[in-house]
Amino acid sequence: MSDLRDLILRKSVEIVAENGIRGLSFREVARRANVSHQAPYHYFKNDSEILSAIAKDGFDKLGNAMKIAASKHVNKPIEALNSAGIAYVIFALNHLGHFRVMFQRTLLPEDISNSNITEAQEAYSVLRDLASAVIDVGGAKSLGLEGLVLLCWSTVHGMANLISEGLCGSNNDKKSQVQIATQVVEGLGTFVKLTMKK
Amino acid sequence: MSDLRDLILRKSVEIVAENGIRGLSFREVARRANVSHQAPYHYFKNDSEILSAIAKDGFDKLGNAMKIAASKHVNKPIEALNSAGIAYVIFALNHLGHFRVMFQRTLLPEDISNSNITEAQEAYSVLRDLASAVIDVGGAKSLGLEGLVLLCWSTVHGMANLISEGLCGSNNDKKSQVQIATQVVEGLGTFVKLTMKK
DNA sequence: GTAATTAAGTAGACATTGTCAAGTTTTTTT
DNA sequence: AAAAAAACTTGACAATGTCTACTTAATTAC
Repeated sequence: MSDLRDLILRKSVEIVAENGIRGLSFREVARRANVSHQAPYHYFKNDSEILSAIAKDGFDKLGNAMKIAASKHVNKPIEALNSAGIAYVIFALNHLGHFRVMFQRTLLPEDISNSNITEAQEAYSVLRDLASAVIDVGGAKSLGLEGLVLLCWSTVHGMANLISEGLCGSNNDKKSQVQIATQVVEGLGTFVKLTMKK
Repeated sequence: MSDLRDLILRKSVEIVAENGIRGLSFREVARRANVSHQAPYHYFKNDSEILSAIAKDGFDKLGNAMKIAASKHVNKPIEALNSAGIAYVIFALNHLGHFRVMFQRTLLPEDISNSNITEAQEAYSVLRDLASAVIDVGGAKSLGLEGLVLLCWSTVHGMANLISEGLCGSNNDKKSQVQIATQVVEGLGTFVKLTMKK
């Protein structure tokens, strides 16, 4: 809607990507947006409302990215799931500011951490539906749907964290980061395929 | 060493576990430790030195926990790796304050984020050695050592994050959290075993 | 088309924070 | 017992989050 509201969100995300969550300050955001230190209050009640707006936006972007990635593999549930997983990691690398905010309970107001944020549930649904399709073709039955969802989510979420924070492997070079993530995701997909061989 | 230094670290961890990283304030720590607002400066140059001390301590605890867990399964590489993975998740649940600090590049000074912190490398070695043993008995060869390490690390790290932040499944009840984590880890172990069947 | 109302923003103030400089008390060393 | 160092306290300052009050621009009503 509003221009300034958007600008404030963008600048906030920028700061978080640069300096982490602790580096975010209301006044610095205002400064970068070239407005008075009080202007943001017209759009956000306090700083945690900025953070939850960022989270919402992030889940929206993430859900869409996964959906688009998966849609390129119709009738190939495992490939679709793989592709969504890789999109998850790429999302974190390209939107570090969002990603750092989205999964921290204490940053967000009750209603969002209780998953009452529709964008988060939407993104979760994308993942669950993809996993469900894999189960349907006979993959990873022993884990059950809940188990498979958690396994896949954890794997890509963990990689997204570790890689985006530069804690594993080749720092800096985004191309090689995506490459190793792809390798791992496809490796996991291969494992799932093994469970289908009779 | 010092009593107060330890107390400050404990109180800091306590605050982070309660209110997240953004809730941590130097002065609140001093208040909880019943000392003046400047006392902490005698042991820590600034707040990010507190954070890196917490991280060091955390990696130390984590490495030990994994080592102990794995040591209960001699000559069973997959079981040992599983056990270490479950210990990883349990560590996060029991030491949320540490865990929230350990993996955020921007919180820590250069030298620690560049992995020059020996405790972190030590913990990493534990994991890598366990994965290496699995490769040695013929598991997950297609992934390679680097791939298997990243897969295992990511999975348990992701689960630790998601579960400890209450973002998936059964909140609150620690017993059921550990149970689902165990199920997923063992499921992954089963997949690895499949790669060994000829 | 002008008056009234609301939206969008600024300015100033206050308690709280991180951190610097300087003082005091306690402990250790000699 | 004197000197030195360690362990802490007090006070100050700029920066932050947020409250209240003001101004200006845009909408709406008549």
